[in-house]
Amino acid sequence: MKDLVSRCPIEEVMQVISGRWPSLLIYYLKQGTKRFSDLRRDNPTISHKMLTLELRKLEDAGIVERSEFEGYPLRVEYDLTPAGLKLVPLLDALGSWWDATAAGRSRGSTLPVEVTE
Amino acid sequence: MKDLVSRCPIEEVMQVISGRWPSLLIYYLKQGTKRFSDLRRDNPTISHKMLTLELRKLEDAGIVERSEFEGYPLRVEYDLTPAGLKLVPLLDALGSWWDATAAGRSRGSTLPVEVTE
DNA sequence: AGTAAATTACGCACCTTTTTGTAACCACGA
DNA sequence: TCGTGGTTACAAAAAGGTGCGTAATTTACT
Repeated sequence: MKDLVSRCPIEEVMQVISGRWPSLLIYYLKQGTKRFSDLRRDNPTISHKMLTLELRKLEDAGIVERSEFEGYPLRVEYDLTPAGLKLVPLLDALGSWWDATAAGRSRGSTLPVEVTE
Repeated sequence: MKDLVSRCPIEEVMQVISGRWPSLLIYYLKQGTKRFSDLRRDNPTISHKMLTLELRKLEDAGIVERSEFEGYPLRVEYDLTPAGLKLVPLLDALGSWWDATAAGRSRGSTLPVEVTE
């Protein structure tokens, strides 16, 4: 994903939050400060390479803050920035929208979805 | 992107609206009914393969409605569904968020970013 | 009148590009 | 030697592009 210069802010956000990991990482970081290894434990199927890449991307986007502490085994902490925190409800809104529109979709899911409308 | 069964609605939405095209297609469809070739004109850099794949995905997600008309050269129309329309303001909100947090980011943009720290 | 070509919205096969995974390596100190 | 938080190189997988084929009918040319 080369940094194609897009005229549209929506395109730009999507470049950052698109994909499998960003929303998950934001979700876990919302719970509070996390270390690199915490995030790997939270999400065991991400490779360490992906985790570093995605964290870097979120950091560049101003969503995540990285704090490095000197020491024995290097310690690095990750947090959501204030901007990142503001993003959370927007993602939640998407999730709610998805649930709300679930009726229209064809899913073999076992969960009976009750819709009044 | 195999249909990994995710427990989280946000993950599921992201699977649908992630990537370069969905937000753009939604943007253009918001302007009203569009035909396949209209969408290609709106967005000249998408290939016909991608356009069909993405439209299919949005259709499956209940965001886009496809209407096929019998005839000479086959005619197909695409529209946002009511659910799709409800998605629009959520994407707009993401765009606004991006613009609002623009100050924190490091861009080679010509706009002078003033940082106090 | 007869033939050729264009049109629309794709599907399919092949090939290239991009993304992601894997494994090895780094420094440091317990 | 292990654990920390990485980087790098190489390999595998996934995504995406290109071009051809298709239907049925109109239009264009001769």
